[in-house]
Amino acid sequence: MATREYGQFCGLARAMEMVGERWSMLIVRDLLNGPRRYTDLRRGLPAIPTNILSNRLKQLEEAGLATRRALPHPERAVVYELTDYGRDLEPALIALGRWGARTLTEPRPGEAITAESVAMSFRTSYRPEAAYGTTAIFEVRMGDFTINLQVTGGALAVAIGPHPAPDLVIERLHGHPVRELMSGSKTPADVLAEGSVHIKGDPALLDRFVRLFHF
Amino acid sequence: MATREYGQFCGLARAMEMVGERWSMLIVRDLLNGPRRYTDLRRGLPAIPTNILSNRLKQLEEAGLATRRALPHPERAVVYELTDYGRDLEPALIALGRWGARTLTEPRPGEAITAESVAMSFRTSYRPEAAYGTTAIFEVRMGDFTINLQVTGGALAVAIGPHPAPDLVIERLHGHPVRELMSGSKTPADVLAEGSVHIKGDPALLDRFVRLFHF
DNA sequence: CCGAATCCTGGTAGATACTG
DNA sequence: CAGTATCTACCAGGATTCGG
Repeated sequence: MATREYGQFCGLARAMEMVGERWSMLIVRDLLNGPRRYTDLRRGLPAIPTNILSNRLKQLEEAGLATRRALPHPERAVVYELTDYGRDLEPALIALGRWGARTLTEPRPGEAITAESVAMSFRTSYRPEAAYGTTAIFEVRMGDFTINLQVTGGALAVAIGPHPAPDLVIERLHGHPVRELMSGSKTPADVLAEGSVHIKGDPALLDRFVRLFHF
Repeated sequence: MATREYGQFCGLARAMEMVGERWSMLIVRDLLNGPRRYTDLRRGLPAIPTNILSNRLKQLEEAGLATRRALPHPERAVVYELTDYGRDLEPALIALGRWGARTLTEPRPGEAITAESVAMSFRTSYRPEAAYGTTAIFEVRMGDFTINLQVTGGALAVAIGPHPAPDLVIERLHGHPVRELMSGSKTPADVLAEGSVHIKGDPALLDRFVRLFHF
């Protein structure tokens, strides 16, 4: 199972030997949101063949990026979780995602929008320099899933699911208001006027949201 | 030639579709050092099959990351050069390279150390926060090749080849003093005492070099 | 000699069925 | 639920050949 090598003494080559194979980085991306079961990963990566998923998880474990852990008794389940080493890939994934997002306007036909892909887009579009001194918790409800964003003193924590005490809830009603806000093609006033979002909390926080998450 | 898709509306997925195939990122890494001919790329990537190189260059061109240009008359040659878009990948490659460099202590048997891989290691180990207000030009002679490093007001420019007016020349005589300096396993005093390097210029600049380039 | 194209082989990915 | 098995199709590796 020795992954194919590049024959170069180079950090980039080493990185590509470990996570350069097809699907590996997307698996890491999904695990960035916390421990996941095999089936969770399948759901988040609808196009991955199951043998490849299984194979990649094995490789990630061997390379020390992830651990496999059986949950205690009642939950007959196995969870995969990033190690600290695996989590350290985050900046690289963000940099790659930011570069790739440049050609990301409309989904291509058949393309899935998963909770994990949206979580990733928050990570890549986050601008720490706009967050100075800000503390705010956003809960973004996208219909099929909800994501919460905790901005605390320049740092961002993204998690999938609702938050018990958000400062602002942004709920998508129709269309793609969140994407439009983040790309700048519509303003907060636009989306509120057209009724594509419903917010709960101080409306001024929606302006802050746009400044914080912007491509 | 549509590269295989991931079926996800995600910047990271898009990035991997464009440069995720085997060898692509290493080709971009090499092109980061300026225009290169097909044969130059082959030399820098000794293990790449020629059809793959040719194929990848075509893909990079189609994706808008690189251009192919025939040199004017006497130089019967074709050069490949990154576009601005391709060059924008640099931060992502650096982040990946920095992550991969963690497991990079000794070259594995048969692994090549190329000018481009060393240039990359300078990019990844560069610490802008240690460069504040610094202006210095280093020329590092490694035997088979020479690399020059221009630090100007926090920014780093790496190029392959000598520099007409370096502030400090670091010449490797034997062993791996540069790697040892950058990893911290030896100090400037150590390598000067053992005679594994010869320097030309203010010795204090060697301390500065170590602070600037450090893993 | 440079810059590939071609051909063949073997390995990896994709799709789907199946199992402890 | 968490994978394994199997088959096919495609892509990479390696050597050789070809045209400018």
